[in-house]
Amino acid sequence: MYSEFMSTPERLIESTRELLWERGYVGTSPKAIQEHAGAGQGSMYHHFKGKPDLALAAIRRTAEELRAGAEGVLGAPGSPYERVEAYLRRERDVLRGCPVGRLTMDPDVIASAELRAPVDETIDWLRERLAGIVEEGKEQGQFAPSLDAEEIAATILATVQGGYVLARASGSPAAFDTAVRGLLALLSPAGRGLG
Amino acid sequence: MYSEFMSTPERLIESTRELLWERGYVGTSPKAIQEHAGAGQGSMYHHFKGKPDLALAAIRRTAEELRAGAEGVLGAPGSPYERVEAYLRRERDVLRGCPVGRLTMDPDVIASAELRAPVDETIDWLRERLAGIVEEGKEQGQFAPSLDAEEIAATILATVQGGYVLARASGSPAAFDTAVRGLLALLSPAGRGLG
DNA sequence: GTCTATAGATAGATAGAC
DNA sequence: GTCTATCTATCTATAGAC
Repeated sequence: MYSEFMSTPERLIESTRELLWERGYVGTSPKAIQEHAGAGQGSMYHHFKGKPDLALAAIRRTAEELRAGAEGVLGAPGSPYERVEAYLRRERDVLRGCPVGRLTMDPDVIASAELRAPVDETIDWLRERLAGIVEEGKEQGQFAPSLDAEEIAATILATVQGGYVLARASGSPAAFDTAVRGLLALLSPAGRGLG
Repeated sequence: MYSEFMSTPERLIESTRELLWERGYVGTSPKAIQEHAGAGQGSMYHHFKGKPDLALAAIRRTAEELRAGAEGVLGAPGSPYERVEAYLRRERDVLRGCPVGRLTMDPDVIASAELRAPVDETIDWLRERLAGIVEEGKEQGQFAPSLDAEEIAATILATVQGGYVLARASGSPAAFDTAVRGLLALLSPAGRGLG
């Protein structure tokens, strides 16, 4: 499943990441992780204290990766609107959902301060990053001055997270794109007669 | 836990509804349902074929209830914008998440055509209901004619579903309200210089 | 309709040999 | 570091007595 040069702890973390994404924390068993990683029972408990410990390592890495990917789009050259648009239209594995956002529906993740922390921090970082861009857009006259940057940032993020829900409900990525187009129309300078 | 006049099947369904909301399908065991309902093992399997059968009954009822509640707000008197606003600002148990939407993150629900159907239908109904209202608003000049009603409806629904994600990530309902306020500002006739 | 008994499988982890 | 053995509890369900 993984390169033979990948260490056992690495394979365990990567396997956990994939299973958490697909089945969530509650739906992911140590046994499933071991089989997916091609590692034995004893091997997993040698490198990690248990399921929560391994999940924490996996969640932290997934959070970091998501953040880096988002920064790659949000930090690229372009006007504020263009960068928000690039983020919204970014290619996504829509039907798999958000690997970080989906964890908020996991009761055991939410119940654990340690497991929830990286989720909270990632969402929060994204919100602030987006708010800064919207603020920039307001200063440049690309977004209406009456808009609250923090609010719009939350709306953008919520549309993405909710878009995954609509897509998974219908079994098609189209619903995600539809929601994104609606938001872009509302945000569009052209839509406000300024384009 | 429930009225002594509630039948055993009723108590089982209600218990399943609550546990599905709180822990999802994967995280809800027959045993937990039985204990919550105050019913025995044999009793549950007498009235229902098994966990999927009981879950289907519970999901169907939750879906119906959500739809009725939404219609109560969306079908009330008022302008299209007012009705959308009432829906968005509606009192919600934000930190518990959407009892229907959260099921889309449940791998076993999505994997089952039967269990997914009521989820899909509910989300779809809501989208069309909202689209009709937005269309009405366009005709009345309350929403810009350039907007696509289906898209805006999807954006509204996605903001709500994503709002739950933001709220649960941060552990506070405030994030939900922030996202909603952002969307209302974008939708607002006043924000477009028409108010 | 409800209860107890039973059952194979999995969950999550520990112990100790190698 | 990895492997096998072992363990307690839970999962999901069936069988059959009452």
